[in-house]
Amino acid sequence: MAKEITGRAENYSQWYDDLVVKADLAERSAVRGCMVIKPYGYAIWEKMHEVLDRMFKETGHVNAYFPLFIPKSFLSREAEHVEGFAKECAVVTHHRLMANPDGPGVVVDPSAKLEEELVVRPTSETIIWNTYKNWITSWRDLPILCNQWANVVRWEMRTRLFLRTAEFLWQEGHTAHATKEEAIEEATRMVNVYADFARNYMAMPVVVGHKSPNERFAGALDTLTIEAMMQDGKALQAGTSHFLGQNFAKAFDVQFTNKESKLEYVWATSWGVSTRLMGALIMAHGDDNGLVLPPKLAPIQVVIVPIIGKDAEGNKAIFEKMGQLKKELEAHGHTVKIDDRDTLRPGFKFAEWELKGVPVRLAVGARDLAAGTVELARRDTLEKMSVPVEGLGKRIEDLLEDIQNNIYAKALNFRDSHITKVDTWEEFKEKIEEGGFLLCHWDGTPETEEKIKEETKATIRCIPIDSAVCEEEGKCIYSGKPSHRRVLFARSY
RNA sequence: CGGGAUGUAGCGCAGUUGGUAGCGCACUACGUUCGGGACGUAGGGGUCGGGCGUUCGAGUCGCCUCAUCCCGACCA
Repeated sequence: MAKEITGRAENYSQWYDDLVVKADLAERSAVRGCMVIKPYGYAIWEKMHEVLDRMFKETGHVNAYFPLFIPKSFLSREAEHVEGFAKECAVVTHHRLMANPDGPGVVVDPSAKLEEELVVRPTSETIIWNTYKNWITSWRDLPILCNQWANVVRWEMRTRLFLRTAEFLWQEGHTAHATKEEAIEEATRMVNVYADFARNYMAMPVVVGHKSPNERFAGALDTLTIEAMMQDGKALQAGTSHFLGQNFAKAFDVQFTNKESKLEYVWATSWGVSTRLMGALIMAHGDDNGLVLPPKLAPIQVVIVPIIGKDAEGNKAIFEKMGQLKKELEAHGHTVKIDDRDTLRPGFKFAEWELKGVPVRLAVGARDLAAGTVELARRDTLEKMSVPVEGLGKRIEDLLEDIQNNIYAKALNFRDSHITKVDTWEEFKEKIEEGGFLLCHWDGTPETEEKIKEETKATIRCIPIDSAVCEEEGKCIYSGKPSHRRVLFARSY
């Protein structure tokens, strides 16, 4: 069959690309660098969206929506910001087309040139802070805790489905605060929300930490990140939260009168996760048979496959039994699908649902009806067993929880066994080739970080904050200068 | 923007010294099957990326062009 995917060990990169397409998650579109997210892939994104949205609201945020287009001049208001994004911006110069006077087709109407060119948002800080200026005059207007779910465009040279596309979906939180402390607290809170989501829903361990100045968001004073390890040992930045200081408030002149009746610039944060999380999910858990979805994010948690035969009465009974099982499982709150496609044989369906990562599969045939059992298979371990129909609801409830925990434990074990403390440059160069994270001392200078990147393609993924084990005296792996903490190095996506 | 490659059926590919377009999968119909990716029979589907040229004749040769992919620099 054409559905088979390349093995991970053979070619990890090809395995990923095959999996995304064959599991029906997404495909390349006719538009350069842009993907079509297919219904099954989008269903997973919707689950992520649903959970994250709830978590944002639980932490006091509300949703709003800001324009897709940003006047070009807005972007240049914050110096570092424009420098960081200028090269990736798609620009709108005209506002309409006309019939081609010299032949077929349409051309840009030259008379419809825009007074000021528009940029398709690569991120929305500028348009939002331009707007916040009108919303904020007093300390009573603060804080503003807005989030938006949106698409953004960054004209990347090279793209990968979900990991780096020209257009992607994300959420971006933009908050405004009266004090520095409050803004820092917010940025920290949100990176922890991301870490919580990654661990408890995606079943994906992450390291929380600060970005080094080189890797910081353009315009931020501090960038907090969650870094995950993929199965090839490379790092993936899965979410970021920025403390923006007063940079954008100053760029857009957003001041408020504080409780002491003094004018002060507003303190800002922004934070986001994107459809890149889909890539993370795939690469954190997938195996050579396909996707492995954590039950909490699986659009279909249980699939039921009929094993039919020649006996029409018997087949009817099989479908009746499946209907009963579906009802019972749904009563336990699970999403269940009966695969009733009649032209496909069971083996094909088994392989296909494995490819799509459905956590639990049941098969029901004549033998089961006679014995009062079903065949139960779990996706994470590929174990198969015959179990009694009696008490199936409870059994599956427990099983889904077990699968959720098991794939987290597996990913955690993989990650931890691929984190190495390294103290010499020779060892660093050797270990970085093997993949994985290296915990090393660094002298804290951008120059050293840059040199290490040039020589090994490794970057500082973060300066961990959730791990006290990093705080110790030592010497920089590269320069030998003193350091009082280890930082996390890796090659990354 | 540098370096490399590829454009032929929905997808993956073959196509010899230039001679009128083919294979596998998928698709449609019917039948037999169904506890780990079924099989038989019969079908449908193409301005060979586009343009210009060479030639009696171009998928094949030449020039131009467009697009895509891979490797670099950039990145959620």
